[in-house]
Amino acid sequence: MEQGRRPGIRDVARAAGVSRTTVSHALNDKGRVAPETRERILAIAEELGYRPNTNALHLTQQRTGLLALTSSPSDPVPLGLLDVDYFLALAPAASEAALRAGYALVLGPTGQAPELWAQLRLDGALITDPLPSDPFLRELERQGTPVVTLGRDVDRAQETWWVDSDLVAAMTEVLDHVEVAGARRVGFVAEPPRHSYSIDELLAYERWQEARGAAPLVEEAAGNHTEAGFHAAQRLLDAADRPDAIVTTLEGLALGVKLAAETRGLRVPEDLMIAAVSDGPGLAQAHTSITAADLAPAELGTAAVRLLLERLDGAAPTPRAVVIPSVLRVRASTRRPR
Amino acid sequence: MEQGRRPGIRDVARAAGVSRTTVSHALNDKGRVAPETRERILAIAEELGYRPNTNALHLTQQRTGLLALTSSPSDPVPLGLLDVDYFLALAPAASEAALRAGYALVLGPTGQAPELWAQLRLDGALITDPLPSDPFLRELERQGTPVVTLGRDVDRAQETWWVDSDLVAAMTEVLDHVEVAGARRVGFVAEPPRHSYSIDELLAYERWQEARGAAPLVEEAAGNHTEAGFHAAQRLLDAADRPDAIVTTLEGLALGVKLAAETRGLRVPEDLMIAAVSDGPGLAQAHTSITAADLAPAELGTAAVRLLLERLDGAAPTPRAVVIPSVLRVRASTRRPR
DNA sequence: AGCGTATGCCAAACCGATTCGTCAGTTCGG
DNA sequence: CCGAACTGACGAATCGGTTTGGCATACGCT
Repeated sequence: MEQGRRPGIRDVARAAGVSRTTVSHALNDKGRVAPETRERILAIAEELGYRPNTNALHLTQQRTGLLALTSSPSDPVPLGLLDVDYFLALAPAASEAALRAGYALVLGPTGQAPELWAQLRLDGALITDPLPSDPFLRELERQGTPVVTLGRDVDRAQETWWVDSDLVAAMTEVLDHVEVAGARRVGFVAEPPRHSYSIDELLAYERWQEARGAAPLVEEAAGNHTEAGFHAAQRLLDAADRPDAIVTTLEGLALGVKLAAETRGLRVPEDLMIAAVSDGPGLAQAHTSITAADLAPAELGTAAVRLLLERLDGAAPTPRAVVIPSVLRVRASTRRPR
Repeated sequence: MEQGRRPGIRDVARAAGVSRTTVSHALNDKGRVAPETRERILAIAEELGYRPNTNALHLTQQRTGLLALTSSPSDPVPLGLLDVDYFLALAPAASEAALRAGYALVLGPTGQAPELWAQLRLDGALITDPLPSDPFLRELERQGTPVVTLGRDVDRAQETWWVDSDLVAAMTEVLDHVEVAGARRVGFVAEPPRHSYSIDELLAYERWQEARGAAPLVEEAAGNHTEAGFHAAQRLLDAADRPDAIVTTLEGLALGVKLAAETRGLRVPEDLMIAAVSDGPGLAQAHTSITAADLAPAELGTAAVRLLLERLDGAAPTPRAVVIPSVLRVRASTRRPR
């Protein structure tokens, strides 16, 4: 079957009895080609399994066909803050969207070797969780590499292209849900507010408490490891006036909170309700499944690639923001029997 | 400063007063060029900041310059079994090694869209944790894409190119260490033996116990979530004849074991020693730091890329295996005060 | 009929590198 | 002193596409 070499445009031209030029025009809807000729060429190309050589394509188009996906090397905790499952949903979706558009999504190297970035002439970059006024973003843009961020550079939200969840809305929805479910006193296991998402969530929580005349009840968990959530939750639960519900951000933290409740002999949800903002498979599968806002990471990844491609096309010449809605997944951890 | 266009080989040729051919020969040490001419050309190229255009390069060399890094889509639990921090150390190192050799490491899309793989004409692929007789590997090789696996396809270890840790040795070293440290009865929180690493580790544990005339004491934890490790450890600790040491595999599982010990009111290491085979930052930073075998994931990633490049060069025409040594990191969890 | 214009297709140039074959000049051996 | 062999450099072809400019032919209009 295999003809050794894969068919090129000249093979299609030969089979159709026309010139390479005409084949190119037909395939790209560019020049003037008679409709029936076009049809014939398309049919033959399809039959031969013709796929344009990407190198040759990129050579003429002065592109590389490469998009990078990476966290900011300016971040001292590279990629570490990301929820695993969140990233593992986002990255393949982004990769798939890029491939469909003829681009390849490359994994960014670590920040230690910035000169390698230059060697790879990227057409564009996707940066997750930028820091405020992130210098890396500025440098990329200065070099002419268009950037789209996942999460905002909070200092420059008006001047940059970004995709994000509405985390204030998501957090508020979680809090409202917990309140309706019967919670009286809601604690928050928070991350250090370094990225836009943690800033938004903390803000939403503080506002929500303030609206109820309640003081914020926050314990900070450094890192996303379950252990950090475990200990932060323990501190909340050991306090004199312990909460009857704890909300938190990442999947790992929520699992830590749940283990802390078990350790203290608290029943979930009877004695303590638990809810998270970022859903993940671990929450649905947990022994007692945990309510969470599903941020739709796959959609975020796809949307980010799409926005980046629009920048490359020139279809989005000025800063633009895309907000992906989240969906509350109500599970056992907040379903209190009456 | 920026001249608009970056310098091409003709710019170098013009500046040096020679032909493009000579420049090419000088830069690649190919044809016959007088030493002083070569020096002059190299100097000028350096000064101009010349970097060959990768598209043009790949076009002539009939390559794409793309290597994929992905887990096997045949695996029903894609990438999920990987330890996060393990992957986050491995991937950037692999990416860096690829970039240094002029290749880009692309993120594989999910298994749902296999036709996209074909569109991307890979020069080679890195597959983590293949399943036994993995059909995806076979398919890739059939299509002419050289593959190197991280971890072995246990059924075809003789016929494939792979990079792996010596997990039998690592596990045995951990067990020996725990015994010397004073453990009398060692339990094992294991993963389902689906991949080569979990198979090796289980085998090593069983052998070690057998050599001591002891029955294996194994609890299986599904998935790498801390929660699974927590519950598996609880089962071990609730048994009539509870172990005074627990070894396990991944970082997440070890943290779960530790939380289980805390919950049961057991002191680490006095009442229970804990050790893992795959080290990670969470173990070093844990409240009570945990002993573990550091598998050097960055070295694994680098070695895998190197082996793949050797296959591409033709320098490794027949199946070859590379074993990366591990290092035991002794920490508080096994340092029992006398 | 004559002229201008639109249509359908193609030849050639181009993108930026490598590589093959050639050529002029030098060195060496007989 | 002459031819062979070697040296250093170059022109042109090549990779696989796109794009520009041009050339026939057909058509419409006066």
